[in-house]
Amino acid sequence: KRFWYHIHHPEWRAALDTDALAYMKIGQEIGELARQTFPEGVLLPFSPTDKALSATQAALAGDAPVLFEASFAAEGLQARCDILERNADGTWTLIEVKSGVRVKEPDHIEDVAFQAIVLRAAGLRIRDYRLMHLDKEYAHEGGNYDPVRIFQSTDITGMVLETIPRLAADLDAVRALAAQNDAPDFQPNTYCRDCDFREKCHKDVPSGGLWQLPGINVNSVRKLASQGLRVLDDVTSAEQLSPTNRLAYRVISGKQDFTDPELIKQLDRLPGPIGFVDFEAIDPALPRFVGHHPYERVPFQWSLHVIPDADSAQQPEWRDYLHTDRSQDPRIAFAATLWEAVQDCNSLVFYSDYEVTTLKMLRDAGVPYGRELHEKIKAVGYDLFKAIKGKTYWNSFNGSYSIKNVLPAVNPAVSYNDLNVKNGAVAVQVYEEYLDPATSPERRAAIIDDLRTYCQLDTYAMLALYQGFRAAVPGWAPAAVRD
DNA sequence: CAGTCGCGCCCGTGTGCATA
DNA sequence: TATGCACACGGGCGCGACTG
Repeated sequence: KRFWYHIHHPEWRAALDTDALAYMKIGQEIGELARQTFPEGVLLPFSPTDKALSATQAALAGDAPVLFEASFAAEGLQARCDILERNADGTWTLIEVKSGVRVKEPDHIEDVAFQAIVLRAAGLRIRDYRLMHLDKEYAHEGGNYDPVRIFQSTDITGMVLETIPRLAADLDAVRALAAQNDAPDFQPNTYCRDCDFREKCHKDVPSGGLWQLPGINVNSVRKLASQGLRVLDDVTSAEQLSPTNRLAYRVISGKQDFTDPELIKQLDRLPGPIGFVDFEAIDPALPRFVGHHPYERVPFQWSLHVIPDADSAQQPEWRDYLHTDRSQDPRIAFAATLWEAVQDCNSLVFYSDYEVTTLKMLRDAGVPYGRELHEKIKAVGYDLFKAIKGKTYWNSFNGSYSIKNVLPAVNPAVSYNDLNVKNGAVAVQVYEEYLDPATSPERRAAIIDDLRTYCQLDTYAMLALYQGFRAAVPGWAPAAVRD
């Protein structure tokens, strides 16, 4: 259905968010770097389409050894290739560039197989298929990246040839789908959550669909639909659902929130002083610091709110660190300052295990205090997300356990709305901007303020969650009515 | 007595969700 | 884009019971 909308109503597509734009930018950057591997390559225009196609035909007829962004059209299909390399015998090698660190099946293979179908139909003979992706072993030496060594090239000819017949068979169905006048009648499912046509597509869909249950999967929704269960009202007994979906179902259908009494007991018993901790980090595809590898995580900021004990009426104490020296590896000072700051904490509260994973990475990279920090968080850490997921559910969570949904439900007074940086993904982009040599000192100062404000609110929000859950009625309680 | 069927358990794989 | 975790699902396999 999404595909049909793409063809017939592209104008309904939601605008790309900053997140998506950032990934596209990375993709382009990687693409340009990959082209540098072939200094003799010729970059072809890719719009408008007729110009792109004619330029490609002219280049094929010429003698350029390597073509970038060659465009093809055949049998109603269009494809563009990152890199085409001419072989001595008149055949071609098709090279697809991906910005990840490994071949991802089946996505990458199908992507190339589709191009292969179009190119073959257009009369090209392709000898082999390769996928270029980043090499995790590459260590940045400062200065410009070495385009030859930063990439790994994998021969995927076998997998592509295997995939072509299956994909070609599917294409008939796809053509028929594209040609039909009305949108196909697919039932809403979990994957609708991040579809860029959701707003238009779902405007007439009645609420109450099973796919709204947090954690339910595509297959379960289909299976239940085949038994005639389409919406929550069709369910007559919670036993019809898998154990993980039962709590949310009972809460929604009974309009009663459930707070796990065990959760409150655990929160009451956390030994003080209790620290609420949050990190910000970048995972840059292209390493920013000497010795770093593609996608190696670089934590650059932490925030910590500390209360002396569970029942303390005192104001929480706030400490933080933000790395501002662009010439130094942020991880060193990050770890050293954090280790100092958490010394007196007997509990460390965080939301999802991102913090633990990040410290594990510091440990494995041999960063001083990385091992100590990882051991400490393993010993005294408390994952608030893990503690509530599937065990506590309120109607006001609206189908998600993300802190963006849970926080306003538990404590509506704490809000990210007035911030310049409202979420982690933006924090990452803003820090990349900070690192950029072209950024002005004034902008840098503003970025520092925004990042500190954001990260501070993140840990304050966790403290608010902690207090909010402790104050909640354990067990079943009437859902709060909010408008 | 031997072959087969069915049930339950284990484990690998896939999916969903969270974080940045 | 990466990472990790937890759970659902399905295939493989073992064992007990039933049947010809």
